[in-house]
Amino acid sequence: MPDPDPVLKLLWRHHATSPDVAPRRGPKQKVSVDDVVDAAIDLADADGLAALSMRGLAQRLGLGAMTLYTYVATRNDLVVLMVDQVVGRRVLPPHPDDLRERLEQVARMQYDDCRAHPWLLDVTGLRAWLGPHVADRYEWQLGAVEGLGLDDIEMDQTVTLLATFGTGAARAEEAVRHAERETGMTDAVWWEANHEALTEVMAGREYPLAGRVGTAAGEAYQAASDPRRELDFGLARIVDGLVAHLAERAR
Amino acid sequence: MPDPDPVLKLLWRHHATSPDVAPRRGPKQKVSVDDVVDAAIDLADADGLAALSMRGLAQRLGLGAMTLYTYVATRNDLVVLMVDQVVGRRVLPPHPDDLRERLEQVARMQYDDCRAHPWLLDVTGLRAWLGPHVADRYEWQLGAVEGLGLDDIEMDQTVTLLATFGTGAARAEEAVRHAERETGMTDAVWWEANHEALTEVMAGREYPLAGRVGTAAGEAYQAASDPRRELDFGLARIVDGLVAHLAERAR
DNA sequence: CATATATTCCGTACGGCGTACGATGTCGTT
DNA sequence: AACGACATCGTACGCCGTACGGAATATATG
Repeated sequence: MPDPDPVLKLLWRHHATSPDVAPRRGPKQKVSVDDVVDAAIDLADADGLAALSMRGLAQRLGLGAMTLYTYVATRNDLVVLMVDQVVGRRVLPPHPDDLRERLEQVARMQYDDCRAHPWLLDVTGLRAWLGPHVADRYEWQLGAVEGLGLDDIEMDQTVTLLATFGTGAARAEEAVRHAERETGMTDAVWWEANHEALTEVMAGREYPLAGRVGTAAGEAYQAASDPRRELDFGLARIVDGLVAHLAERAR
Repeated sequence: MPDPDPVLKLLWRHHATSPDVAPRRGPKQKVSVDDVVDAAIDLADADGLAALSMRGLAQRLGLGAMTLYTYVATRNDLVVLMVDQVVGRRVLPPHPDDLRERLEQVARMQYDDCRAHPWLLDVTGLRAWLGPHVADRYEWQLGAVEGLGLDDIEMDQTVTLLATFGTGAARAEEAVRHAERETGMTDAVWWEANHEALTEVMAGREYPLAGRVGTAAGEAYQAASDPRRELDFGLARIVDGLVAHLAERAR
């Protein structure tokens, strides 16, 4: 059996069974792990996860680059800590009485968090996510679908569906923002600049539906898409489907 | 007004209005742009987008590293070409008569493509995606919801909802695969290795719902999650919601 | 108090990355 | 035959994460 993942100790550092009262040898640490993680979150919020470098973070903290590795074993571990810490910043509101509102709130919170910290969208596939705040969040999410007649597995699937959609909607929105930053122009300007070249290069190809729908969307949104309305539309459909499913389960 | 994006010419290179019959001066290119993009897709399929380097790709093609830049302006452009090329590989089947099947097919195709080429999940926020195959795909998707009584905007939103969900489900699946590769252990093994450390570090914290649901899921799946069933469950709910919405629109 | 030991801090260095630049050779055009 | 456009590609620059080892500093032990 493999050894347990050391990052778990760091994730749960504030809930230590042994509060580490025993003073440690050697020099005191100049800053705390929380300081490091908070500063990293600041940098990632400002410039994205890709722009967060160990050297840059160290400089921000007034430390040598390698000193960071006495706080965190690797950059990956740092990101894991960032996720849990940023998830913990949101206070979890009580679940509304109205069923639809309760379900929507799960998705919208995921959406809001990903909008506030877009780098969350770039974090994938790290297993040892099980920090205290991520666990709190999952517990809260399950609370929104408790007592509705679902079995345990369906509760998990329902929550996952809502959270996945909220994340996906945020990703669509951030894709637009990212493109704007990278090209330095808004959707409207990009289309103006590329319309001519596009029609020339697409000569002969016919896209009746895409052309019609794209034009309608462009006029309605002043952009190629409107992720905000996509969130509302999709969430309405999903909640409709979930409510219908709940009604059937309760029958 | 900014200049048009040069990558468009490359994306639509096979539909050139001027087929470039005029022979170009200088040495012939050793390979073709398609060769470069195909090889890049191979490498990304095998080891992920992060492991796709210009040097590695050049070596694979028997070229010097810098030679690639006579085919493609930047690595980013290469990725854009990869997306369109890989999207074009799938033949677009006719839409089934059954409405539910038609909607499901849109989401499942997105899911399948992302599973077959997980690096698609790492490509975000590139605007100049409008290659011929991406356009074909969008046209095809819209065809699945044409003539159902939706206005143009709702057609777009419906298609986006299905595609977003398919992508999100694939992302959940790939997150598991990614974690397995990174840690070198399956979900079950990871939990066995970390269960003891977790319970120790979580001492005092209570997660009644998460504990109950997690245990149920673990026993049912032999893993922390089962993205495949999540796809089926979520898709069923979404299609339910969409069908209800269509019925209302048609009323 | 003196010494040993654990821990922090951090400078240097290595192998990777994307790609800017310029030299060199090869072809079609004149 | 000479020119100019183009492909090829070696070198180099500034980034990145981080392995390693030495110096400084705190506590633990004699």
